[in-house]
Amino acid sequence: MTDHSAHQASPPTGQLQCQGCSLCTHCLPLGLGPEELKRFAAIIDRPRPLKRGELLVRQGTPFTSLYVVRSGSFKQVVVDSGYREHVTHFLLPSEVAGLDAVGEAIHATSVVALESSFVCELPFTSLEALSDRLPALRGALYRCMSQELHRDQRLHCLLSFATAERRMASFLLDMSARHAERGYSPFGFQLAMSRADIGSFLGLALETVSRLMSRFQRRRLIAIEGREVSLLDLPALEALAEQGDTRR
Amino acid sequence: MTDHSAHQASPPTGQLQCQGCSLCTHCLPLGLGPEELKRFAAIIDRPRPLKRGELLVRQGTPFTSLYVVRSGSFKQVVVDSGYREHVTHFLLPSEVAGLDAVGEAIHATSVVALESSFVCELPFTSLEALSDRLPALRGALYRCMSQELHRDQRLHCLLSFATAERRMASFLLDMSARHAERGYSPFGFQLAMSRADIGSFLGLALETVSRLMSRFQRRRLIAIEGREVSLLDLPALEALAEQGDTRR
DNA sequence: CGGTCTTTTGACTAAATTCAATAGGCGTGG
DNA sequence: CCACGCCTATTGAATTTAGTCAAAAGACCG
Repeated sequence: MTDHSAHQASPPTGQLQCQGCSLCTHCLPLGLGPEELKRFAAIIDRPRPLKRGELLVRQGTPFTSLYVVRSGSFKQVVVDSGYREHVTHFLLPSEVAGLDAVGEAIHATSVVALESSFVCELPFTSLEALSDRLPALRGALYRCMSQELHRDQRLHCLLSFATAERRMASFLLDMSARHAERGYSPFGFQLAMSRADIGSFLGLALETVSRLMSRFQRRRLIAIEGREVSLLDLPALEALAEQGDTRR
Repeated sequence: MTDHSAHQASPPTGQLQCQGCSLCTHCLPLGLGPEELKRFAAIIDRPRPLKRGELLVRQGTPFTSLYVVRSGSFKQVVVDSGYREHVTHFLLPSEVAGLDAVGEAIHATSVVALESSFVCELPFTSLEALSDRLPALRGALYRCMSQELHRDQRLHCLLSFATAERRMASFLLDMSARHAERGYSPFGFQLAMSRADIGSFLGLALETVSRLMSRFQRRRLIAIEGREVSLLDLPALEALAEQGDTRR
């Protein structure tokens, strides 16, 4: 999906260079100076490649580190009290996994690779120690957490109010925007997750997801080939996501 | 709803005493020693009473402070891109408003009093400065933020998966549990918000909320008198919230 | 090449929304 | 104190959306 060189040969342990990383302008250490960035890079350890389906974080295990997605993608899942699995987020490169466990002892979610992926591990104690001396880093951490709260709020609005069509359109636009932010094309990308995952995330049956994709394709809003999506008519999708067929 | 003495006569400015506050064991400064608590209390300023409908925080205004609910209750609302209002949370005493703006310049939500209420204002710069010297306070702040992330995740599961009946049962049980945590009865409380607010929060039409309340009452699960609710059969409600009528 | 998992599509069903009309509460002002 | 009006809540009937069940087609892996 992204920087394929990254997960074919791992960089030497403890020597991940943030400067060389294409994500540097969107990643957690956003806003650090070059010297600060070097100190930040120094705490990254055990760079980890993961294969499709592998767990980066297991719900219920102790919290020790945050993980930044360097390449590939992940889903964040919660197993609820009835032992059903719910997808609560999808993570793209430069996004941070584990924030919901900061300040807690235990991870409340699992994080699963959707494809061959690569993460930078940030041991939280080191991160804390470093951010004592780098206020910008602390600020970045706060920003990440509150951004996640915002995202959850937008999602709440979507799930509690929008029709299936609006949810789907919003989802596609959100993915598009996030790809664009990271320097990829907003018009075409891989959806590494299954229809069932999308359905779980959006609160729809997987059949509904499939039907909507087909409907959008018939209307020439998108083109689909398996998990590869092209957005053909962004304005129309935006119209769907905003006004589209208002309920309530 | 809670400590009525508190919002009839305001305590003297700058002299809110956390020690005297009944919420002390659930509030943000949880885990501070007596000496630390005193230093914490010293940064609380401009204690503010609010009347029903008054805005504590207005979406789009600059972030300066966190607010702890001391008495009364609030709703957190987002106005989305289509200018529709969505209730994203309800705040009870000892809960913190403004966390989604930490690390941001601007509030992304409004917070509105549901009844006569009282808040402790924590100017964020003071809080930050103090938490540099009190690691326990920083930890408490992290904990608050990640707890909010957890809550959002549970909500995501509820909204994306549960039937109207399960949502309603879960909502009532959540309110009950939160009242209980704060030393009030889990079996009876005021719902200070309107049916429309509950509907907006749960992603249901207000008519559906009303119908479900009636249905629950007919089944002797609850008793309603206006906005006063009694939970008559907690186990049955829990069964509804957990298994109740499984979809998907 | 066979088997399994994922996706698509159709027909039917059920749940929740919408529209509409009524009833209940609350505060204001006569 | 009662009457009026406004806002909130309740209840019913019809509609619509999305879910469930089922079957077939396609993709992927060994």
